[in-house]
Amino acid sequence: MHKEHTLTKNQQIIFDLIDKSPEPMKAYSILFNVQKKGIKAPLQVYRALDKLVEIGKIHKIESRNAFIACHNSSCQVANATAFSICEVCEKVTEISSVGLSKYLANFKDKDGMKYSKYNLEFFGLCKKCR
Amino acid sequence: MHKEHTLTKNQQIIFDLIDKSPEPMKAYSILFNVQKKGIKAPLQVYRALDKLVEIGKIHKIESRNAFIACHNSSCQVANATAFSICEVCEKVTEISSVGLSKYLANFKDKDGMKYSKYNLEFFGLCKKCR
DNA sequence: TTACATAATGTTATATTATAACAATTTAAT
DNA sequence: ATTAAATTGTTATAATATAACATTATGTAA
Ligand SMILES: [Zn+2]
Ligand SMILES: [Zn+2]
Ligand SMILES: [Zn+2]
Ligand SMILES: [Zn+2]
Repeated sequence: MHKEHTLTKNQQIIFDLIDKSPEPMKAYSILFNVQKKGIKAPLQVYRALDKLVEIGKIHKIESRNAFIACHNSSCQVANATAFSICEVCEKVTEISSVGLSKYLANFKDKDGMKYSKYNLEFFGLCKKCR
Repeated sequence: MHKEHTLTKNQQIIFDLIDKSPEPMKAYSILFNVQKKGIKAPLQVYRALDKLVEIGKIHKIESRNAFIACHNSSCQVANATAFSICEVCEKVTEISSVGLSKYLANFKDKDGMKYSKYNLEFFGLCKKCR
């Protein structure tokens, strides 16, 4: 139920880098890492990032201005994201909880407004750092 | 249960501005608006913003890099924030739902990890824009 | 009230994150 | 082949945020 997008050259290079990274990557760190592959300018990075976010292959961690690959089976839920963030080591994990996503998808505010999209970031200490 | 912080001069100036604003304010817009009051440098603004966020008088809307005053009775819940954001007119509202905050405060991930803090941003269309 | 610690301020410079504008090229559908 | 849409390349610049250091104000304890 989920169109396959063939990534372009720049998109593929940048996705591969993020996907291999154990931690979220920042745009200029990405840029530095792909310069040897011919991607020379910030805009080339940001354009690829925008597209990858749009199709759900990666997510932006808003509180960190950083990007991680989706590990939720190429996110059918690019519009419903939840992360846990360790405030000590900065480890970020994508949360996939059926309960949570159902609860949030159905959440209505006082005016009965429903939302088409959400992003949730939890903060705390990871196992290691506890 | 909630210490009163006496705001300093810069903090008060900047809080008042944000508090009066009908929409989230960005740091450099704040700077522009308080220059006539003697606050001349970005750092003066960011320092006040940091403190105001810390004590829960304002919140940062991460996806917008903007700040709004807390309307949740000077937020006992600075560590548990939820907002609705209209993707057309950019209106932002702080959500205060007992059900939601209870659900999220008690949420545990697969590893049984509980979190000390969260930020949730919902996106959709506000009443006007629907 | 003096001494000390802590917090806030002022200032300059700089780092980091992100987009504007425009030309050229590639891709995919008629 | 024609055309529209998407992607790329490139330079310049805008927007967001912090480093470093000197100074002043505020609170607390002897
Ligand atoms: Zn995902
Ligand atoms: Zn950790
Ligand atoms: Zn609040
Ligand atoms: Zn609206």
